[in-house]
Amino acid sequence: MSGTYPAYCQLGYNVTETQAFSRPMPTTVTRFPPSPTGYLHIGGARTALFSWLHARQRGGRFLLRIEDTDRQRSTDTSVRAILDSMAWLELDYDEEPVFQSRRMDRYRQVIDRLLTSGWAYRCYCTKQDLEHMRKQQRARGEKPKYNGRCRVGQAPPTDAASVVRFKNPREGTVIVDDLIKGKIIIDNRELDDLIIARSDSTPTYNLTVVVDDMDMGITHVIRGDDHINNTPRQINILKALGADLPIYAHVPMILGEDGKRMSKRHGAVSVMQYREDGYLPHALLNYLIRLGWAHGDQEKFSRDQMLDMFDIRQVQRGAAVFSPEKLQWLNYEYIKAAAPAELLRHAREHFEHAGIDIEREEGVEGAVRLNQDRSKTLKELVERSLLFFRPPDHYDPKAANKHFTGGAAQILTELIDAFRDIDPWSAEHIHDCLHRIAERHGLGLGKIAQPVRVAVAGVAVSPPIDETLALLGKMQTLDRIQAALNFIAKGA
RNA sequence: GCUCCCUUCGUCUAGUGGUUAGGACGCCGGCCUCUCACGUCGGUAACAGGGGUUCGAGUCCCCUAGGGAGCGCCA
Repeated sequence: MSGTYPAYCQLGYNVTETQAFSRPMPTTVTRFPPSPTGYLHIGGARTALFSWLHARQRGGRFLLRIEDTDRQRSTDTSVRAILDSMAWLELDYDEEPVFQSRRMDRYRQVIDRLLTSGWAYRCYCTKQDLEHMRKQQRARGEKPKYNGRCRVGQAPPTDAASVVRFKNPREGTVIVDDLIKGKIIIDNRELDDLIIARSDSTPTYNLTVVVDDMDMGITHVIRGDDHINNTPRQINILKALGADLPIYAHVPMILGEDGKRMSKRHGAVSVMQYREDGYLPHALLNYLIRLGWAHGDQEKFSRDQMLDMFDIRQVQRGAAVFSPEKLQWLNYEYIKAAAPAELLRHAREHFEHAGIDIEREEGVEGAVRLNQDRSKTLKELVERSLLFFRPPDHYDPKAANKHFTGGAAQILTELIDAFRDIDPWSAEHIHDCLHRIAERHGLGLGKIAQPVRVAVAGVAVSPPIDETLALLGKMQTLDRIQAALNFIAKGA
């Protein structure tokens, strides 16, 4: 056992001892293996969702593996971000996450086994040798590959550094019957002897993946199709190890609007960014499942429906372009349909961010109810609700110009008197009162409602004026109208 | 360059040999209306191209073009 683990292993995630995985079972086992070099992005979230769904819908297990063999680039904040993102999306996994950095001994053991069984060999070629080799091959229009110079064991140069290469079969083909792409046939001659252990004896990606998938008893490997090229190599190693082959499903990538692979420059790509921007986790999940998969004309899926209807074999073979607009539409749909109390649970952090303590403020749920069908994000919901908790600190110049002019002052003055007599203070009574005054002046309701709206909200936008005032309360309403009157008088 | 993957409205997709090629997002327009929204009605727009097979092809086969990924002592 190696004694030094990266800091994040001590973060409290209770990493289990290596090789404590429960073994062969007829059940489905899938996994999600992010490498903690950044945040969980939406592409990763989608493959995680597909894997989760595939396991859960057949009563199987879904495991998480942190691929942190690159100690240079792996960070514990990334691990935390990934785990937090998974939790936010409610993609729960069985067993504690497996950290590859803790399994080095196991990888070395497998490499030794491959070496002694003749499936691997030491290669003494230097990086310069390889670079030269590749340059020449490229010049000849060939695919750069290791030429197998050290494959036939010659006397090793004394204490020269060496790597370990897997002895890939030189003939025959590897057939992958992919659940999404269909049958893929690769000629072994296209493959070369890949490095499985670096000169510092640490294992490389293709080796660790194979060992872990084998040890974890993974039955279905669901991953991005950028891994298709790795698959035949991994299968060959698996075979050399005598392991059962998993079933593969390579899901297409998510592209940005320019058709290029999704990246930071396409705007928000991290799951946490969507959380901060006011998206509901289920809305994101719903968007993601529909990206590359469909069930007839249905657009909205509950969790149970996802579990019930999703079929990995039906996912589209081609890449899909991410559409922020459609995501936002879905988010809006879910915000609109949510029960106010439930919505509040998700909006809490956004209210708090705006300095509003939803425990202490009254009327938060009422504000949510009035604004939920006009907010595309939780952030917008909070912004629109703010007026109920704070008087306007200024009047929008455009709105004031338009609605505080003409007879506005006169009307507002009348309104104060009329409102004083309203009892009980209800939307219905306010509504009637506004109509009476409008009629008295022979004006449309707009001429009355807008000045009031600007007076209480500071802007020309709010939920229906009667309900807005009702929720705001009589005192606040009168105070704010009076303040507006003072403002108008001062300006005149 | 080589290997692999992919190709229906701008975008996400339905389609499984016979359809006016459907839905959704977006966009445009009408209605509704106290603002913003909602809602509602309608509109816009696609089978990459070319050959076959077939009575009949978006659906099957081949080729071309275009796009993507990989070709590391990264994962």
